[in-house]
Amino acid sequence: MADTRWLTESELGAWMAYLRATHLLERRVEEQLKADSGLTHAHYEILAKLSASPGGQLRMTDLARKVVVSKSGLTYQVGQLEKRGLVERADCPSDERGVLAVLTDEGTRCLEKTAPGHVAVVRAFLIDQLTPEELETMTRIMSKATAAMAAAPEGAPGGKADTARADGRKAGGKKTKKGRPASA
Amino acid sequence: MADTRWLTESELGAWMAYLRATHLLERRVEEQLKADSGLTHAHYEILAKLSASPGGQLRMTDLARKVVVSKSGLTYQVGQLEKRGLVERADCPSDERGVLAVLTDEGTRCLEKTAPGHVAVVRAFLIDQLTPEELETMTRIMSKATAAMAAAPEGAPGGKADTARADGRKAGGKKTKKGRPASA
DNA sequence: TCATTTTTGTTCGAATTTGAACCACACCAT
DNA sequence: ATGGTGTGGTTCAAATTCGAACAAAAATGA
Repeated sequence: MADTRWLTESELGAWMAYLRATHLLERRVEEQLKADSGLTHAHYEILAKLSASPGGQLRMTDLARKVVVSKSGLTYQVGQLEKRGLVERADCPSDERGVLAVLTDEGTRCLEKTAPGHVAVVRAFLIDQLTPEELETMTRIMSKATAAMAAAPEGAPGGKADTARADGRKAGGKKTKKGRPASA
Repeated sequence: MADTRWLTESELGAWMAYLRATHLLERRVEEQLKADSGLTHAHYEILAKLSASPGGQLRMTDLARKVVVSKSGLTYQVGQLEKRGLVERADCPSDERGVLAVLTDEGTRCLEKTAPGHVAVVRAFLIDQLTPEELETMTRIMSKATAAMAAAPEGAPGGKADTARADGRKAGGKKTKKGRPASA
């Protein structure tokens, strides 16, 4: 029960700004894609990852990891994309149980047709709003966060016992975890 | 049909890093909240916004805007929170049709009990990873994006696929928009 | 070689989310 | 007031998402 290190004014502000912006941006991206080509952002990300891979193909698990989605979620989405003819499933030659998601020609065309509008939104609301330094800093920030999460065993830490952590906390004696109810 | 301004190497890198980090972070936050107190991130955000509001209450529409969620989505979530006794609905005194979502005492207790773990995750994976400058820059970046979106009439701009129907037809004329199929 | 443990994908059920369709009430200009 | 328009919330159907449970096919190792 280490007593909580609440977020400072500016840290809270950063987190709030982050939350708001990411939600709004996701909404915009989704809106544009849906209206412009009937795709969801999830669809787009899948097509994009496939397109960026050699042979336009990737195994389900790898793809799932790349787009950061659950296995079942990917199974569902690939199924949808398959119905639309944008992706096809193929047996994995090296692994009997494996399944390859393969970008079809139509999938490529769809992506090429959709990309301009998508990029326009990403630019308009994010990229073009930043200075070169800010862009660089954002990359650094997001990379750090990703690295931190990649290092953490995704199933235990966080809330309870503050077992192994790298931050030098004030290991105080008082269990005064109170101090600010409304946090984020 | 201006021919698309694709993302440069670093811009694409920034966007990819952003996407990956936000997805992973959302996953972590969701995981921690669920495991630690059975709440979803959506739940938490609602409770937090209410808690931060005078009287612990907010009208449905205002709350929906604050947490950036659809009206129907909020109706559903508040319904869930009401079942758990964390929130209550009350008639809005000033507007007959209005509905107030009010944080209950139990809701407050739940938030206080949950906040530490949540904050720990936000810190561990994002806040504590950044230098003071980076934190400041992140706030600036997210604020700019939010501002840009607030200014845009959320229904038209961005990119509109130049008249192409989703049907077969590969549209003969070669458009100059080519240059890079795989974008994001 | 054979049993044990992992890894891969899919299936299933439950929980969410969104937009469209709808009432009830508020606002505004006539 | 009074008809027209705009808001605030909810309801509804459809689409997604996730985690747990499974079946098959590797990978391990004794």
